[in-house]
Amino acid sequence: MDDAVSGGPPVGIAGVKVRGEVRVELVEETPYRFRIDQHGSMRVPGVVFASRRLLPPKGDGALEQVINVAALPGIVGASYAMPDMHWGYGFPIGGVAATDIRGGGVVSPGGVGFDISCGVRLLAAELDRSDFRRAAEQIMDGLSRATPRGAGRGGVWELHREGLDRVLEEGSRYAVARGRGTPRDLERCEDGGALADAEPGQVSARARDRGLGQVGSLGSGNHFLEVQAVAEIYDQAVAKVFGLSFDQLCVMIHCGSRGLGHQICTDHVRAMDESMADHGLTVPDRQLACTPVDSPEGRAYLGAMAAAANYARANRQVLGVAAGEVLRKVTGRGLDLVYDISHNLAKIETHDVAGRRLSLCVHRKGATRALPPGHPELPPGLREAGQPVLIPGSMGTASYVLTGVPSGDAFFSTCHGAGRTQSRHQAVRTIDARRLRRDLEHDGIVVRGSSARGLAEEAPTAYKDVDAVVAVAEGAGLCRRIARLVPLGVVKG
DNA sequence: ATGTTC
Repeated sequence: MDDAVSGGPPVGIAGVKVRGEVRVELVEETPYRFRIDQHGSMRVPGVVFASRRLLPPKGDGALEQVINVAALPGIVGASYAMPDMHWGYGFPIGGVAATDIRGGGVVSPGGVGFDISCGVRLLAAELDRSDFRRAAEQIMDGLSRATPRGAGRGGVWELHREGLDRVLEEGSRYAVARGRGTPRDLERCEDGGALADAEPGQVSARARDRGLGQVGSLGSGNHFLEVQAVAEIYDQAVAKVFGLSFDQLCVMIHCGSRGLGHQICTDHVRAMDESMADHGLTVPDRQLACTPVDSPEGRAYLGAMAAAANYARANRQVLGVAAGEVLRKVTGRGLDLVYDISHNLAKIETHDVAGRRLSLCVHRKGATRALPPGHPELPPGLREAGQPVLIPGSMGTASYVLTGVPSGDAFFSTCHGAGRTQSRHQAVRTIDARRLRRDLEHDGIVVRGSSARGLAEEAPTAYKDVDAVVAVAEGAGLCRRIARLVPLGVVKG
């Protein structure tokens, strides 16, 4: 066996420093898996799924964050990072960390991220690429009008206080109960469209105020609504179960919990920062503020987080319904839900760790759950095929539908997108938004933007190559490719 | 990501 497969000498990644001087030493276990051996305050090793090319660039800080996360109280297995990893608040984006609840394991809002339950919804039409071409401008104008976006602003679903409470408690189920969608939609949502253990009482008045007028809105940043076509199918049988065929027209929606989730994260980071010492906990970075899952602060955060997750699901539910109405009006055909899945969430899950069956708090931040075929949590219609995993590409590039595999490492998790290589600030400095828009339109992509700055921030050159990210995730044994989709039109947040 | 510095 050669060195690259058997382990071999450490691959030093020049320029990445920990605590000033020590370099991060990565051991290349396979071409797609690197290990950071346990040292210092690490309680478990670090495991980075990547290729040499996809490893974070010099000075990014993400590998340092993998090491910091490995010091979390109660962490088990390893501190994992996905191929689209990059620097984030406390935890790397693309990070997965599981803690043993009975063993004093913690929950950390930084391990979920500010955009709680940010995720992706994919819908498919009985239409193809040529149907879109015949009415592209009309379809995109309609979708643009039907899709509130940008900072602040309103949403498609105007709610009063009581309605917001129901959204926090029931997620997409409440939207469907109010005629926004069908019961079938709920089978095609992760967790049936709602997390069961939401506690709206743990959501602050300020978070509610921010969220009240934003149900059914994209927001900004990397969020989008795209019209896409299925350009490649890797597994016909599974694609058919998911409801996808070659050349089919789809709509993909990428958004989260808006100001409500952001405020919840802010509130609970602050509360945990203040109470961490009372629990006798220390962490290497203040941004890793945490308390035991089994503590008043831990339970309060998880209850509020679940409420934000339900808000995000209802958000995508009503946006999807609004998009379907536009398609039906213009083409006579509506949209059927393929799946809705989050990539910023902590979940209580049972896993075997070193021969013991443990109840874990699994943090996925910029990482997606990917359940394999046969998993009992999958609804009957998807049980044989596996969980649909939705990967949004950067603007103008491909997106993917994947599924979980039985070998799934990292607690059945995989990547979540392309992953940034440039900060928003850097991108704005180097990208000419007007030229970018021309380039996209030259590629046949109809663009309905929100702001020139927003467009520049999301230039594909500021991101990793999503095709490489997905190939590495598959090569690392985390998931399997089912379909590749290409953009035809984009409504940008 | 975010009423992009309560």
